[in-house]
Formats: sequence, C-alpha cells, structure tokens
Amino acid sequence: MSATRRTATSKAQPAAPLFAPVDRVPAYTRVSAAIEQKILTRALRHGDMLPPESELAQQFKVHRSTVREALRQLESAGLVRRPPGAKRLLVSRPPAAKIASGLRHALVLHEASFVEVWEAMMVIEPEVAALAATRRTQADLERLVQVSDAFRACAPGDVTAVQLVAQFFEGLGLAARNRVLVLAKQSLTQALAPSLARVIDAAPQARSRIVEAQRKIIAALRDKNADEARRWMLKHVRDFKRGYEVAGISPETPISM
Amino acid sequence: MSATRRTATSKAQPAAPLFAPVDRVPAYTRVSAAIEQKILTRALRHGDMLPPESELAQQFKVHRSTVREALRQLESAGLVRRPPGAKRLLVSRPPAAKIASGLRHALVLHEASFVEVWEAMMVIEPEVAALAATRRTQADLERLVQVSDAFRACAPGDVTAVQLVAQFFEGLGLAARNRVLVLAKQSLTQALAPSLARVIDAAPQARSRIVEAQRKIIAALRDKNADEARRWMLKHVRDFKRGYEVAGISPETPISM
DNA sequence: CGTGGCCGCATTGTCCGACAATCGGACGCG
DNA sequence: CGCGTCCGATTGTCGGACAATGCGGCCACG
Repeated sequence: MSATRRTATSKAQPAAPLFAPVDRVPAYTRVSAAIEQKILTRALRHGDMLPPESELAQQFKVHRSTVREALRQLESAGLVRRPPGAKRLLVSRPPAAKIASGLRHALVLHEASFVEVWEAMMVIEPEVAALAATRRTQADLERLVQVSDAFRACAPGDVTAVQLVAQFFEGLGLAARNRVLVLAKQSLTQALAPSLARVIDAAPQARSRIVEAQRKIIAALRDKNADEARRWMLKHVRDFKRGYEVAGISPETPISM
Repeated sequence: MSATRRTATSKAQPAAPLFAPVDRVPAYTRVSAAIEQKILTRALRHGDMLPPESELAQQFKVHRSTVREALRQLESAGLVRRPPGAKRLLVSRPPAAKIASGLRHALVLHEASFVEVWEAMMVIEPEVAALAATRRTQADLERLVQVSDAFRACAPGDVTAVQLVAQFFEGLGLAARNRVLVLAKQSLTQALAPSLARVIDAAPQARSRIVEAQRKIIAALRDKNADEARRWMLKHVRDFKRGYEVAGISPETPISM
C-alpha cells in the first residue's frame, strides 16, 4: 500500500492532488464559455445582437464551424435566442419555460416519483398562495378569476383543462411577486401535468374539487387573507394525491413524459 | 379594421390561427430533438453509448457538422456527456449541478434580488429540515456532523467556508430523501453563495450564529424532532437576511456572479 | 500464463471551402 | 409616401480533409 503516498497535509484527505488533470477543453466549449461569461457579466446585455458567426470566428481565431457549435450550446442554455425568422442571434435571458422544461427532463430521467414532486408542491404552493394573498394586485385577481372561469367552462375530457390548472398556479406565482418561486413552481407543475391529466380524466369528482379550491383561494386573495389562502392551497394540493390514489396510480410511479 | 377578419369562433379570441406559422426548424434542432426524444422515452438509457457522429450523420442523412451541432445542444442540456478523456458520448441524466447552475444563470440575468432568493429559502429550507428530521439515517447525521465540524474548524477569511455552509444545506436535502427538493435547494444556495461570502466576511458574529444554528439543527435531527428542526432552520435562514443588513447590503441588490 | 509495449483502427476535434436560401436594408419608381 | 426590386450580409448545410488520440488486439518477453 505504500505506493500511494500522501503529501504532508494535516488530515489524510482522499484527494492529495499534486497534479490536476490536464485540461483538454475543446475549443467550442472555450468559445461558448467566453461568450457566456460576457453575457453573465452583462458586457453583452439582453437584447443585444451577437456578432455574426464569421466575425466571431475571426476574433477567436477558430473556424466558423467551431463557433457554430459553441452557439448551439448557448442557444440550448437559453443565453441566446433567434427570434423566429431572424438571422442574427440575440442575447437573451433564459426563459422560465426553458429552465422549467430542463428541470422536468432531469426529473423524468432521474425517475423522480410522483410523491417527490407532490411533496415539493406541498412545501411551496401554500406559502406562495399566502404571499400572493398579501401582494396580489387587482389585475392578478382578475387574471385568476378568468382562468378559473375558463376551467369551469371547459368540457370534460378537454385536454386544455390541465393547462388551465397549471395557469392558475402560475397566476398565483405571478401574484406572489417572486420570480424565484415562479421558476420553481413552473417546473413542478410542468412535471406533474402529464400525470395530472390522467387523474382528472379518471377521477370524476376531481373537477369539482378543483373548482371549489380555486374559488376559495380566489376569495382568500380578494380578502388578502394569507392564512386562508394557505389553508385552501394545502387542501388543494393534498387533493392531487388523493386523486392519484382514486385513479389507482401508485404514488411511487416515476413521472414520465 | 376590417382587414383582420375572424373566422366564426364563438369568442373573438386574439388568435384565430387558420394558418400556423410554417415551421422552418433547422436540421440540427430536428436531429437533437429526435435524439432527445429517444433519451426521454428511455429508448436510449443512462450510460448507453451514442452511435458515432458519422453513423448518426448517415442515419439522419445530414452532414456530420449538422450532427455535431445537435450534439452540442444535447451536451449543454446535460442529456449526453463525455467522460473526461473518452471519445464516444454517453447518454446521461442531467446532473443536478448543471440544472442548478442553469437556474442560477437565469436568476442572475433576470436580476432576481437577494430577497427573492431568500424568500424562496424561507419557504423551502424549514420544511426540508423537518422532513430530514423524520427521515435521516445515521449516515446522514454523521455527514452533517462532519461538515459542521469542518465549518467550525475553518479559519476566518477561508473561502471554503461558504462551500461548507452550502454542503450543510445539501446534506440536509439528501437526508430529506427528495430529489426534487434537493434540486431546488441546490439552485438557491448556489445563487446565494457569492453574496453569502461577503456577508460572512463582513459580519463577525455571522460565523458563531451559523455554528449555533447548525448544532441545534443537528441535535433536532438526532432526536428526530421535526418541529425543532424546522424552527431552528427558520432562525438560521432568517439570520442570513440579518447578516445582509448588518453587512450594509440592500436586500434589493440583484444577485450576481 | 500474465504482462507490458507496440500498432492499427475508429472516432473526434478542427479546419477549409463552397453554395443556396433568405433577411434586412438601400434604392428607385410611381 | 408607399411599394416593389435588387444586393449584400448572414445563416444553414454540405463535401471533404487531416491530425490527435483512445481503444482494442497482437506479439514478444519474462
């Protein structure tokens, strides 16, 4: 065992690096990292046009193909985007939807179970509802009412029902005036949406319970009653799990596409 | 105004699409979408080797450069990765760190303020601590003790202090046995880390308060006392904001790199 | 029989150059 | 001033090329 000697560190930590792994980072990654850095430090700002590929290639002294690979990375990260039918790329903030769908993909591939997502919702949503109750504007309220009405009006079996439920959640997040929570929430609802669709179809009483909860939550928001909003949201989210059980789906089922 | 006619839908919704925008999706995106789909539906599983670029090019009937651009997108999304010094790409689950850093970038670029992140932590962390208290294993406990000891031992001004605080939070998430919450938490601590570093340096009493809170939380976990864990975590997170104020930083400051 | 060195093949990283499509803007015309 | 037209800039895609290098097999040697 004397083959592995340790340098004289106080503790025999597993890593006595002496030599770091030689960094063989491909050029396309270095290019994308360089641009990314300029974006994150705001040297390139939201809405700015990126220089044309050929110019970037000249500046970085690499071939245009290499630049293009780097740009694909940034594009996929949402740091640049191309408005439909435009040529040049624009610097952009990663849209919430892109982050959320990335997170959803991660959850799917890690085979996160329904309960895990649900538990996270149980943690987040009631507090968000409480925050929303104290901060909501009139406009927030009206938007929620509109979404809720649309859900009520929507026929059984309508595929947009789930989206409306998601929109209700999103509206709540917006009313809470916290973009961090909005992002987190959105990912959760996205992850849950596919299974939720099955639940709504399978459990006949699900619709009415959702309608009820939404109405109570809206009422609480109208009164700026945070506790009430929290309480009803708790019920509302708890109902999702009940719906799952009623529909005969195991809570351990990994979420899927 | 008669230039914009509406088809006879019941309501004059803003969108009466009649014609969808013609989809001019570049080939590299279609290729990456095709591969992505195979990964998400588990036709390609975690650990599988992707076919070589040239073979993909043949199958998709596109040029290898096009395939490479597609692969860069997948790579950036964390759906494929290259083990250091390997040639072929492996299908992979997006690592939590990648998701978290994507979310952090989004928050930075959206100029999310410290309070927003902090508020999210106030929502999530106490509940996670409570969950951890009921679910922790002996190993979880030991890991936390170790991290906490390391933090206590670490000299003032040491840059690793912040990382140890983050590790404590992460350990708690692990103990809570919920990957969704771990992901969310990790993003938050990552987003907060840079500013936290300044706080720890600026506020001399910050260290001791952190040590105290960590000890109490560990004790609560040891006793499997969820309420106590929640209470102390609440204090702990609340302290962060106090530290910010003591350090003379406005809570509205956007988080930065 | 195990082991280490050597070699060839497969595959990636990068480059060169080319060309069609098309977007945006300049220009000219009624 | 509105409108069609033309041109340059830029992107999307392609064909091909070549060096570097990881990997697996082969062989010689102990």
